[in-house]
Amino acid sequence: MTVRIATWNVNSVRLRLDAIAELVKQWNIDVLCFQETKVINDAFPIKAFRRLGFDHCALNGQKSYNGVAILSRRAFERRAEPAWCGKRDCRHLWVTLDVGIDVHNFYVPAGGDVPDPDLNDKFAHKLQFLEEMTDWFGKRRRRNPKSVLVGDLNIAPHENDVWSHKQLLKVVSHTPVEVEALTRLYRTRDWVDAVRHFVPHSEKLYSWWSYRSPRWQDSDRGRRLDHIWTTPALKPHLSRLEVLRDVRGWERPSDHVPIVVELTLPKG
DNA sequence: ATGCCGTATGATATACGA
Repeated sequence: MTVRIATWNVNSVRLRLDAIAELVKQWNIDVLCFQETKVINDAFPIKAFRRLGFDHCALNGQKSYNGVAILSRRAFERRAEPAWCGKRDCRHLWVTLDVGIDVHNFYVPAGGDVPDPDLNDKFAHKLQFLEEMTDWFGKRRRRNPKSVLVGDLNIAPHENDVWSHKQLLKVVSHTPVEVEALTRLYRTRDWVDAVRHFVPHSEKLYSWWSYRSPRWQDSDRGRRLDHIWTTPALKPHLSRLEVLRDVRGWERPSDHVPIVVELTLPKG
């Protein structure tokens, strides 16, 4: 039995419905995890997803900014997410699938422009968010050994996760202080970077290209901000992974592309 | 180091993304 999970920062779910339908059609997705839905729950286009076969949905949206959603063909139980950093800014959803796997969907704060928490509240928020995640997962090490963490973590941790390691060392998303914070989170459950499990660290790999470069394919100045991590118990079940770079070239694209992971699980 | 753009909103400018 296989389960295909996709993560995608859609940058407005309502504008991206056609692209989402195409993604689902091409890749036969079972579980969709979106970030930056930018819509309140009451206005979420649930019917469009029912037509695509997604009968189960969990929503955590607000007006204009942020917002996450999980749409699934499989049944799940929604779990209560904490109020990260004392805010209700719609950056996390957490469900347990009928196959017994916990799925966490995160939208980590982008962090603004200046990589100094004393000068920039947004950067301070980003670091605090990561620290709270680290504490939270650290305290729940033994909760469910079969867990998946996906989302736009807004950090490209490795040298070949950005187009120029040297030129981005002081740019928010690739600064050492952020990378260290993400590394501490990574160690809480000995997470497995499912993307790098399939694509070696020697190979440049991105999931985001700025809207500001019209010739994004030629300059190829991307960053790998979107991630899929699994607990070690799921590592033997990782059967396929795709970073769907082509989607960046679709009509009216998001600046992020979807990442799809397939897990092949034993019967029963 | 910066600017190129795209999205949403009590909008015709502003906040935000990264």
